[in-house]
Amino acid sequence: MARAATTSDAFNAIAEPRRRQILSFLVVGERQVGEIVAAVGLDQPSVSKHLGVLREVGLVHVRRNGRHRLYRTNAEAIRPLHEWTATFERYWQHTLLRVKQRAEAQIQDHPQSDSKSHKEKP
Amino acid sequence: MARAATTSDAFNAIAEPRRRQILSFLVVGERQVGEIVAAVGLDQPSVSKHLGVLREVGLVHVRRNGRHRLYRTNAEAIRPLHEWTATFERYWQHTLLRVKQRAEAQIQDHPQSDSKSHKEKP
DNA sequence: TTGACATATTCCTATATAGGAATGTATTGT
DNA sequence: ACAATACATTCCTATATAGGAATATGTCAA
Repeated sequence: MARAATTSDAFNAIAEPRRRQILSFLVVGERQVGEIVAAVGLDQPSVSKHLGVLREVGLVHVRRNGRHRLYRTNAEAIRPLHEWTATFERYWQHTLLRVKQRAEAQIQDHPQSDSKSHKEKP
Repeated sequence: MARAATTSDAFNAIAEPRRRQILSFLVVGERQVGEIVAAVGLDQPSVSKHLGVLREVGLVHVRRNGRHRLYRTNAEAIRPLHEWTATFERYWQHTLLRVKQRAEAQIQDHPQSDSKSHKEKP
């Protein structure tokens, strides 16, 4: 089996750096394709294809205005990613805590082990 | 150009559902490969390959213990993803606010437009 | 040493791109 | 109607899988 399609879900869609760049660019407000092309420095067909992927997974919304299409990021669609990563939050806090505790234990065991500074409210 | 390597960064690595599953499984504590195999229901070589990808991008840490290898999730490596998605947080809040405001405006403009219920402190 | 066990690596193949080039499709101004 | 503008889509190709099968590597036990 090959890799899952980029359009299979938001996780796959945002794996591509240019698409993340586009999402960041489009989150502040509507932009037409030409502006996106100028912003990301890719040619127009490539940008349109990235927009197609983002559209398919619901990460952007489009609106037509004359010959222009106005795209904007659908932040709601990013929320599940945020929530998945959030489930790890308490664990990286644990990691930091462990590091801190280890450092403090170090100080306890070897109060003035290393020469310079390290004054703790003397 | 083809898609970026799954090992190019955490974003690409977590695009694969089984790898996300493994990360969730390994975040609560160390597990040996056999346990992971049992948990995700893939064959051992496939699991080892996924672990290889996760190792390469620093999403897991390994420790050898006899003939076993004990893996655990490195939550710190997930933090950048969390932070990237967090930059969109205020925008989906805006979206919800807009939806709410629109709903309220609706009620203001058409107090008892639709037949049933919808009583607003009468 | 030999064998059993735990895990990693290699080989293979079907599939899915990302971007470049060329072309198709609406929509507007004259 | 016609040309120009703004996008989207199609065709092409090099590249990178994910998983299955087979094999290699490393470690312990007797």
